[in-house]
Formats: sequence, C-alpha cells, structure tokens
Amino acid sequence: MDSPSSVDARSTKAPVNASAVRNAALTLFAERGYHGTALSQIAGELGIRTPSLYNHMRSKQDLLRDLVTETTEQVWAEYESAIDGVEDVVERLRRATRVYALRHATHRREALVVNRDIDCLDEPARAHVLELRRRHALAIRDLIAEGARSGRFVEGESTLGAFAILEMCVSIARWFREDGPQSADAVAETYSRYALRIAGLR
Amino acid sequence: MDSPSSVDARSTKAPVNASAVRNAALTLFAERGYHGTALSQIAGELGIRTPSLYNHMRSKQDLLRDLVTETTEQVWAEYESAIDGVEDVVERLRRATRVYALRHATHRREALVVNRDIDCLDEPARAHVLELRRRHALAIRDLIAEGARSGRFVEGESTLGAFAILEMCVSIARWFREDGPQSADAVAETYSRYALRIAGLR
DNA sequence: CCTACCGATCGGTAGG
DNA sequence: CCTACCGATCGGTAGG
Repeated sequence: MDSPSSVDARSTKAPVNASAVRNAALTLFAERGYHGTALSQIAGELGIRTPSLYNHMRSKQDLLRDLVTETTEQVWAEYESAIDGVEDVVERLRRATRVYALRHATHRREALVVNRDIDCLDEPARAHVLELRRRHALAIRDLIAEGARSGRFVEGESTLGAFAILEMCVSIARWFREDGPQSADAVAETYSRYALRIAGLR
Repeated sequence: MDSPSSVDARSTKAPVNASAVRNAALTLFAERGYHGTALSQIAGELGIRTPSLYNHMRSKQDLLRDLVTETTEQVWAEYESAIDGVEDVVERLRRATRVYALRHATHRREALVVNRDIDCLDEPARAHVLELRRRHALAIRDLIAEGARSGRFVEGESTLGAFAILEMCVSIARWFREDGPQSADAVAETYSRYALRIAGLR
C-alpha cells in the first residue's frame, strides 16, 4: 500500500497553506530561476491545480517579492546584530563575514534566488533591495578602510576588497551541501579568515 | 533626417548575420537571463522579425549552447596558457587568477550568462561545461595544496580556497564598469593579490 | 527578409 | 479545492 490517499509528488498528508506555497516556490525558483519556473510546477509540487494556488498567494511576483525582500532585510539585520557592541575593527569584520557566510550555507535557496532573480523584481521592491545590498557593501568597505587607517589592515582598495569578501561568501550557496565534509559553521569560520586576509590583516 | 532608411532599435546600417544575432542574444541573455529573453526581443534589437532569425541560427538553445561552451573552453585554454612554462607555484596561482579575473572584467556578458544559465543547457552540453569548470577548480585546488606542501602557503583547506578565489573573480562581472575608476588590468592585479592572501602566502 | 500561422504554455480569472 | 476558460505570448514552421 502507498501512503494514505494517493501518490502525489508531495507527502499527500500536510494541508496546503501559504507557507507551503512559499516553500515550494522557493525550492523551484532556486532550482530553475523565476522565469524558468511555472506556477503549474509549484502547484504540481504541492499536489494541487494551478488555480488553487490563488487561495494562498496573490501572484507569482508577490511570491518573489516577499521572499527577496524578507531575505535581504534579514541579512542587513544580521549584519547589524553581528557587529553590535564590538569595537575592535578586526573583530567586526570577522563577525560580519562569518554571519554572512553562515547564512549562505544555511539558507542556500534564498541566497540563490536573491542573487539570480533580483532583476525580475518589479519596482519599488527592486530598488529597495538594491539599496540594502549597497548599504551592506558600503559598511564592509568602511570596515576595511577604518582598519587600514588604524594600521590593522594593509589593504587600500577597500571597495574592491568589500566586493571580493561579500561575493566569495555568496558563492557558498552554489556549492555547499549539508551532507558534505564540512559543517556550515566550519565553512563560515574559514571564510571569515579569508576575509581578514583579503583585508590584509597584519 | 534620420539615418539612411529607418529608425530601428539598431543602427539600421549593418546587415544582420549570424554574428550579429549571437551578439544581440549575448547582450539580452546577460541582461534578463535565457528564460527571460524572448526571440522576439532579439529580433527587435536587430530590427527584424522573429522568423528571420532562423536564417542565422538553428534555435534559441543553439545560441546558448555555442555561447556557453565556447566561453568555457576559452577559460580553460587561458588557464593552461597562463601557467604554461611557469614553475613557481606562487607565480602559477598568481597568473591563473589574474587571467581569470581579467576575463571577467573584459567579457562580462559571457560570464554572466555562463554563471546564471548553465542549467538551462540541454545535455550533453551541460555536462561538458560542468566538467570543464570542475577541472578548473581542481587545478586551482592543486596549486594551493602544492604550495602548502612546499611551505609557500599556509592554507590547508585547498578546496574551499579554490572556490573562494574562483567565485570572487566571477563576481567581477557583476559590478565592473568599463568607464569606472579602475582598469580591467588593475582589478585583475588586485584580485590576484587577494588570491595569494587567501592561499596564505607567507 | 517577410506574412501568416502552428500547437503549447504562460499567469491569471470566473464561478462554483 | 476544482473545471472551464481567458488573452497573451512562447519557440518555431510553411511558403514564398
């Protein structure tokens, strides 16, 4: 005998709700991109028909917007929290990088969507998200510049250094596997070490 | 008076050929992604109708395949050429990174498409491209490991280090501007320095 | 290079 | 939650 009632793609048991729809969308957007994912595929993943999705969402664009804005806002909040109360600039850069790297190992799908489909967002959501990302890059740049001024770092190209550090972390989402040889924490630790080296820690 | 004959999106002069179609596709794929680009948009960019494209290509998938496979093969060839005849492991890593970083500043559109739409490729092209990329990552990993064994580098996590170096270079395509403050050569030079730091050059 | 057209599929709505 | 259906658009072909 199969599970209770059918042999759907999904576990056939859990009731479909808004959260399940968002989760299925997240998985498929991460796998195939926003334009590469049809609502019929999201529905199929949940074992329902396409029109039924509209009981749990307003539109495909809404799914993307919520997902990307919430993720980006969390990234900024995590950055602020990570450096809060820490005075040493080296430690601030270490913690900022560690939390960013950790997120990209533990929230791979969100990271892939944010970095691939940001331009699929309608305004004003797109501008809002880009502004948060810009703020994050500038904050990292300032950490490098401050450390260089105070003689803790040797790196003078703080803008390039910030991009290098952030984007190297983003890429973790592309290769990290939960069942791989390294834990998310271990990867985050190693990458925060790389960040300090890029900054030119003396 | 306008240009010779019309006010098309394109310069109205140059005859459309296979190379012009590939170039328009490259620009639009880089901007909106493979699934986000319609053949009608490529045609519009060239000032012709969609069916006319078929005088210069076989299919949309063909455009993507040629573009991605040629680019990836060039990347591997450039890597081999960059380290050819160079014995010192530090200098090999420096040159391998510099040529890879430089390519991502000078071939931004190709890099964006390769890194965004690789999974849109049909087999066997997809597997071929992934194999070339894997080979490249393993080669960088081996350089780091060899340098660590010989005491030139301190980095032990050669696999993570290789990913960090390569992906940091890939990201150049996302922010580099030809009319920006730094030349492509200067960026490549700075990034190759970051690579040696990630590897833990003593 | 074009017009005319193909079947398929898209996101979304009507109306239970 | 469904069936039935909407107009729009997709990649691609026929046939000049």
